[in-house]
Amino acid sequence: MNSVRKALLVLEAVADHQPVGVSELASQLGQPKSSVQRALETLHGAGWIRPSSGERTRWELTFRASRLARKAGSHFGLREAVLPHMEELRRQTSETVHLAVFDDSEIVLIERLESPHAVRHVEPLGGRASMLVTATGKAILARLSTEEVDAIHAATVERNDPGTPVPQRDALELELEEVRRLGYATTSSWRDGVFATGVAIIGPSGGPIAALSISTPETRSDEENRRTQAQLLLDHGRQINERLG
Amino acid sequence: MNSVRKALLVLEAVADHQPVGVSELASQLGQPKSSVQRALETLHGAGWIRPSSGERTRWELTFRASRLARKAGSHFGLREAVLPHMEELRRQTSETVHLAVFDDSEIVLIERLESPHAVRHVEPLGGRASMLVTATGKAILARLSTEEVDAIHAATVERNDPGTPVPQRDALELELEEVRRLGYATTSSWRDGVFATGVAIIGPSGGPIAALSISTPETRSDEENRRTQAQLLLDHGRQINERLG
DNA sequence: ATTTCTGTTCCACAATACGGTACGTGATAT
DNA sequence: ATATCACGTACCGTATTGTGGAACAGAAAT
Repeated sequence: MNSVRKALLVLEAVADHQPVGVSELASQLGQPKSSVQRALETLHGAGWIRPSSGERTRWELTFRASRLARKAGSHFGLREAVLPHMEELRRQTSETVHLAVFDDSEIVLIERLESPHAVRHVEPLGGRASMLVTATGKAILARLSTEEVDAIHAATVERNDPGTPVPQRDALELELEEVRRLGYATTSSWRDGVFATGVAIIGPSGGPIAALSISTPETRSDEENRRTQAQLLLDHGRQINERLG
Repeated sequence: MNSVRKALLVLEAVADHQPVGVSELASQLGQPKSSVQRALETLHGAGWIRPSSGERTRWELTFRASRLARKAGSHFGLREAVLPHMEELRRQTSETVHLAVFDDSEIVLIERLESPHAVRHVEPLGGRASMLVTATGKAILARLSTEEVDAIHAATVERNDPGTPVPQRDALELELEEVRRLGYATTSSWRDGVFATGVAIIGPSGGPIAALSISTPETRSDEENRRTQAQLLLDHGRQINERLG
């Protein structure tokens, strides 16, 4: 089903460049205009994109996709199992709490409860980030086999995102050993001025599927803070894992 | 492109029933097993679904769709334009502030800032709701033409969601006239014990594209509260509309 | 006025999606 | 132990349908 593959590529291209026209998409994808045009019409007919209200026919996403996004990974009952603990964590720490899932060598942020403080760290929901430098990512990596970590490290190197530092494989391994020893991961190198602590969440099959983190501006973060936050995460993580397993 | 249409239907069906097998999908969609099977393989190859880790092959969504979700409707710079005002509104009211967009006769909740209070109203992000009973929905409806309201009313009746009351068309019209007069909409019938006030956000093309609301538990809500909240929403709404227009 | 972009339409060809049928395999029932 | 069922998968001949080059009209830029 080559047409499906193409249509999905067009869909993603629309998402990345909306509002966008046929020709730009065609050159972007290296596809004939006719093919792209046909894909656009089909996607429109299916209700996934709509013509923008501008002059020239520009295309943009409908919210059809957002329905899917919400269901992704929902069959574990992950959100439902984790949200109460996130609420509790925010209450106990007054800092921003994040829930990120593991997907295809990256992590995706799917839920967030914000710190009530004026100065706080907020990442966009649905955003993707490297696993090698984030607290959530490292917490998950520490639970994977050497081969899996190798693959993710290689994929990250290959992706070559600008602005995302990539640690050497051996340096990463040392970090991961520390994470395994402690049971949680920390980061201060992901976002400037933000210190984060994360623990992995283990799915029914025994592998890590997500991670929970607390992000604190370094101006508010001290040794005592960090210790209590790590302990709270370990406690809640254990409770969540018991419930899911 | 019939195959694309089918594949997208399969994708949505997987989302609704994951983890799910070929046969169930086939009977659900009224399609031959072979076709569904082919669609599944294609979707897998494109990275949108993955086989679940069981004996029988069950399919589930990857987080590929989450990339799209973040971009849906984002090209106005809507979130960026509105978020500062949401922050300010929460600071001023200490109640939960919601941002919902108008999509295909329903509203979709895309951003939320929570009340710091222990008792608070929280709707799931990405969730959809009827336009006829929510404060956000009515605020938007009041800006649409009679024909558009007719169409949305009809679509809502047809959808026939259990648990969602549908007002009569003429009663709705009376309500909308009141909303037009005041400039904002209110609701206490959407969620039990929650009073909400909403204003519409007008896009560059002049039509309503979203709405902002404040939700207050009725135990905390009094006449004075409601007046100040409505006034704050009107002020911020006007500022946002100026910036977008 | 001319050029160079758009987005859209047309068409002959062959690729490929189609869906009925059949096979292997576990689970359940007899 | 045997029979039956439901499931996921593989096969295959047919014709449906996606394909992409080329040509078109209109708008914007030169």
